[in-house]
Order: sequence, then structure tokens, then C-alpha cells
Amino acid sequence: MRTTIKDVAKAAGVHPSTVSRVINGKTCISEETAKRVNSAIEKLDYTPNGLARSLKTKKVQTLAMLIPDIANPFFAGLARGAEETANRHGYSVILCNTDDCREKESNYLRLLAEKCVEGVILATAKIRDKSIVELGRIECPYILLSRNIKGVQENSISIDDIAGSYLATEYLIGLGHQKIAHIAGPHNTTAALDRIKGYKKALQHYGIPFQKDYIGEGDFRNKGGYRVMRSILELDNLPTAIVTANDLLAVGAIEAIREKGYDVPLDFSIVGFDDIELASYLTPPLTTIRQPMAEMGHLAVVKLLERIEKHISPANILIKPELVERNSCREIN
Amino acid sequence: MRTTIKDVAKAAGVHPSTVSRVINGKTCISEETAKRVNSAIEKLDYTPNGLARSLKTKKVQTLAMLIPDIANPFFAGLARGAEETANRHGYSVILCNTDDCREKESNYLRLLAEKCVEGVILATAKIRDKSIVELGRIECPYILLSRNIKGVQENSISIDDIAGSYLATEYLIGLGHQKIAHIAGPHNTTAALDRIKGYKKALQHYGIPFQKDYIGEGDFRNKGGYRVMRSILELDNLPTAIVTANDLLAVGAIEAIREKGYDVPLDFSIVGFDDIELASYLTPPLTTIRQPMAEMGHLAVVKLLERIEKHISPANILIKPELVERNSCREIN
DNA sequence: TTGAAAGCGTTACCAC
DNA sequence: GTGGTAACGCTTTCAA
Repeated sequence: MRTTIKDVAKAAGVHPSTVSRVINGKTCISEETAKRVNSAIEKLDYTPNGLARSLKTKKVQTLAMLIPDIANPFFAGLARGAEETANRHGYSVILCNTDDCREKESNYLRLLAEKCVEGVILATAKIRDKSIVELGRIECPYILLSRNIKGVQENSISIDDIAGSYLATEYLIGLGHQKIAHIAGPHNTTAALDRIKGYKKALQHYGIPFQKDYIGEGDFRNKGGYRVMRSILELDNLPTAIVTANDLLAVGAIEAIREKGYDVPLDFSIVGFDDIELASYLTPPLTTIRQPMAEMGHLAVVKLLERIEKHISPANILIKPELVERNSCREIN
Repeated sequence: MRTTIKDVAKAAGVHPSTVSRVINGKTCISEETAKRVNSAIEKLDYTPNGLARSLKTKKVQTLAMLIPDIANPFFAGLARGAEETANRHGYSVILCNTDDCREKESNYLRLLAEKCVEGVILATAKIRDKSIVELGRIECPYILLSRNIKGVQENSISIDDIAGSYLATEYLIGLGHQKIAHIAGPHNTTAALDRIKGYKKALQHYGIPFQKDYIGEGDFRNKGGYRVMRSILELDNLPTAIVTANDLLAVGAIEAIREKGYDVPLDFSIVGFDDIELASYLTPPLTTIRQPMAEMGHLAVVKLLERIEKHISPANILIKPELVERNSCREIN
């Protein structure tokens, strides 16, 4: 049996409530008794029971982070930033991998409610998850990170996906490309949809007609990029450039391109999205749209804590994307 | 105010203890009342308060995982496996990035004790952390993952570092290399030290004299690999091959090699360690020693739970390493 | 099968 | 400045 506040009280010859006061740094304590209590704490190697404390104070100082997969470097980056900031504010974070599986997600949400976490960072939202929020399945403050929910105008932090994708497409157009394909992410995420929008918007702005067979739906992973690129390579009228909805898709696409004997950037220019570490080590180093992952995770926690502690809900926050120019694109004429 | 078990009891016209029994699936309950209680739970959208429950039952169903940095793909892989298995067993996991900083680590340990976590996975141990264990700073079951502590013979899961490094070195020797350098990890980790041992052992076994200036201490990251490789490149008698203590070091080394106008594998053959995803996408794809990260994380949780629930402590477990042959090495004569 | 009551380890309020 | 007491929301033992 672990030592309790009572044991300490007894050892110091005071009442438990007095011990509690010194632990919590209340001022109205004589220096004398504080010393006695502290030495008793030391001697007994006492650690307060957080459960009891939390039950009483209704604070658990814990957040949770729902992401599809921590082994995905993009989400690892978000998690890194989030954990660091949470820790600095005295909060722990529970890691939840959902694999984009509805069941795991809802199991976790129930579990987290039982654990009385103060807030949840949702980096897994699907476009139609409006239901989750509306149905009050989330009973505690949350913030959407990197993926929005249609119709929810608040509490989200994400990159400006439209602008990012526009930037990528515009860059290729500036290089002289006219036949630009897009490998998209899964259509049930706003991230994927908005990146499509940005791509189309740039096309339109520069008077390039949108071609339906120049776009394919991937899954934000290598496999998807490979698969979609394969089918693009079957086209009669091959594109000269590809905008991918994330770096992993680009990796898969490059694989497919090489397999057919083509070269990047000689035959196909490619722009990725995310700027995961891998991007700079690819051959050729991948030109991509950078998302400041750690900062986004950091910001998510800051805004979430504001919501929890000061009841301020942020409007949807858009981070400005940046193009990182490397060597996966070439100029054509 | 959140609804409590009392509210449910009142709504169902029974005593709180009865509600508790149906929630916990006790058998001695009439079907009739069970139904009434369940519908009351549903109607009130009741969620049990886990804090109160845990305070009473002394089970929080929570583990913690201490790692240097989740943004490092190796640790992300471990975490992925651990979280998945923990979740399957009904446990949550608190993520703790320590940046290999003693202070963060000890802060976390205190915090986790307060939170009454059932167990801790330590993937951050330094060789001399024996003190931590001996001093009882960790009051709860733990398991060492991927890094051992000198003198502790139990509760660790790790790759057989000596064998792995031996394998890498032997492979290069088999390719005809005689001048083999080693870029090591930080000397305060057993992982780094054992990989040095394996390297030396292979050299010795094949009658190749160990050369002191063929070994340098890195930090398990790109930068370190770059730095050490730079100084190796200053040598009069250049090696023809390099065994690196992990893949990230290899990446840095390759950078330094290229910068000097040399080629991999033409001028230098390189073998990495870990087999992070990046390794297969490098140019040339990196030959490396594979660590089954997810499985190791999985195993860590399984063994930790055995320790917690059945009080069985595993002896140090060594995972067998495997060489993944790709294209960063060449035969010489 | 169900109710009553005690208690888990704290904190907070009210006395003194 | 300190002690006493109640209460946080649940589980569990004992009775009925």
C-alpha cells in the first residue's frame, strides 16, 4: 500500500488538510510546519494520488490526440509539437491511433470520456464527421487539426489546403507545364477535397482546361500514389507534371514512373505536399508544399487550452503554406 | 455537471450500487432491472467516471511510453506497435518525449507516478541509468525497450545489437572489404556500445586489425553521421566501407561523402541499422539491419502486462536482427 | 436480487 | 495558521 496524505500527516504531527495545503503551496502556513511536513514527505517518499486529487478538483491535466497512425511522419510531426506544448503547460497526452477506422475512433472517444480528459485533438476528422460533433459524442472541448469537418466553422487548425495546392500547380504552370495531373487524397477528407479545389483553381486562373482523367483518388500513402500513377500512365495523352496531395503519394508515383522507364523530372515533374523529412532525401529531392507540422501541433494545444481554460473558441485557423523548391521539377517549353 | 451513477439510479428507481452492478456485468441482477437501468443509462447519456472507479479499484488501465522523440521514425515505429497492443488489451498510453534530457525524464516519472499508471515503457535508458532503477525512482513495473541499462538483467526487449552489427560488418567483409569504418551512436547507450562490439567482433573474427581512427562517435542523427564522416574523409588511409549505428547516421554520412565528390557505393559501401522507411527510398536504397519496430513495441507491451497482471518478469529478450540487402554496397577485390 | 453503508485519497469550506 | 468534516463518484462488503 502506497503512503497517503494521512501517513504524512501522522508523521509530521499535523492534520491531513495541512499537508494538502503545503503540497499545494497555500500561503497561510507557518514556515515551521511547512518544514516539518516537507521533511515527512521526503522521508516517506510520498507521492500524491492524482486520481483522488482529480476526482475532487475535476482536473486531470490530460489531453488526447487522435490520429490515424503515428508511424506516418506527418502525424508524428504534429504529435511531437502537441506533446511538447502540452507538457510545458502541465498536461499529458494520450496517444490514439485510429487507422481511420470509425470503430476504433468511437471506442476511443468513449474511453477518453471515462478518463475525463480535458480536451481532444482530432487529426482524423472526415468531412462528414459533423455528426460526431452535433450528436455531442464529444462531450469535451476539442480542436480539429489538419482535417476539417464540413459545416463546422470553429475550432480547427489547418494548412490552407486550397492555397497550398494552388501554389504547387501555379509553380508548375510557371515552369511551362500545361498538362498537369493531380493525385488526390481520399475524398472523404476536406484536406483532399480542398487540395483538388486549389489545383482546379490554378488551372482555371491560367486558362488551362480541367481534364477529368488527369485526376485520381489515392489514400495519402505510397500505395495509392503508385496505383493512381499507374493508371495515369495508361493515358493516351500523358501529362508532363503531377501535383500530389501529399509526399507519400509522390513517392508512390515516382515508383510507378520509374517502373515504366520514365524519369523524374525529365519526363514528369512532381510537386508533393507536407515536406516530411523523407522529401529532402528522395532522389531527386522533392519539391513540395511545406506544412509546419510541429508548429501546427503546438498551435492546436495552445488553442485547445484556451478553449478549456478561458472558454475561447478560435475560428478556423489557416496556416499559410510555403513552396519548398528542390529538384523534382523541370522547366519545359 | 455531468450525470452520475446516482442520477441513473434515481431515474431507474434503484440503488446506485445496483446500477454499478449492471454496468460491471455482475450476474446477480434480474433481467427486468437490468433493462430498466440500461434504458436509464441510455436516456441520460451516462458515462461512468473513470477517476472515481480507478480510485476505488486501483486500476487506471494506462501505460506510459518514454521515448526521446516521436518524430524519429524508429521510435514512432515502436510507439505504433506499443499503442496498438495496449489498446487491444484495454490500456491507453501516455506519450512522453524526453529529448534524452534527464530533467524532462525525471519530471515525467514523477508525473506518471501521480497519475498512477500501471506500467512504463522506457525506450530512453542510458547505460548508467541503473541508478534510476535502483533508487526506486520508478515505483511501478517498467520494461526497457531498445536500450538496456548496465547490470540490469531483466525486463528488457531489444534487438541483438552485437549480432546485428556483426552481421553488417561480416557482410561487407564478404564483399571483399578490409578497410571498414564504423560511425557509432552516443557512447552512453548500450545500443551504441554493443554495435561497436559487434563491429569489432567481426573484424577480429576475420583477422582484420581494428583501427582506432576508423571509429567515431555520432548521435544517432543525420548531423552526427555527417560530422563523423567528414573527419573520416580527412584520413590518409580512407576506408572503403562504413558500418553506421543507424540509418540516420548513414544518411548524414552519405551527404558528407557526396559533398566531397565521392559516390556510394562506388567509393564507399554503407550499411545502416534500423531499416526505417526512409532507407528504402534513399538513392541508392540503403542496405541495412532491420529492426522489427512495431513487433518490438508490441512485445514490450505484452511483457509489461504480464509483469503487471501476472507478476512475471521476463529475462532480457533479444530480437534476432536481419540484414536487408539493397544497393548501397558493392563488391571489391 | 437488492439496499445500505463504508471507504478509496484527496481538497475545500467552515470553524476556531 | 490549523483542525475537522464533508464531499468528489464509484465499488464492495454485508445484510436483508
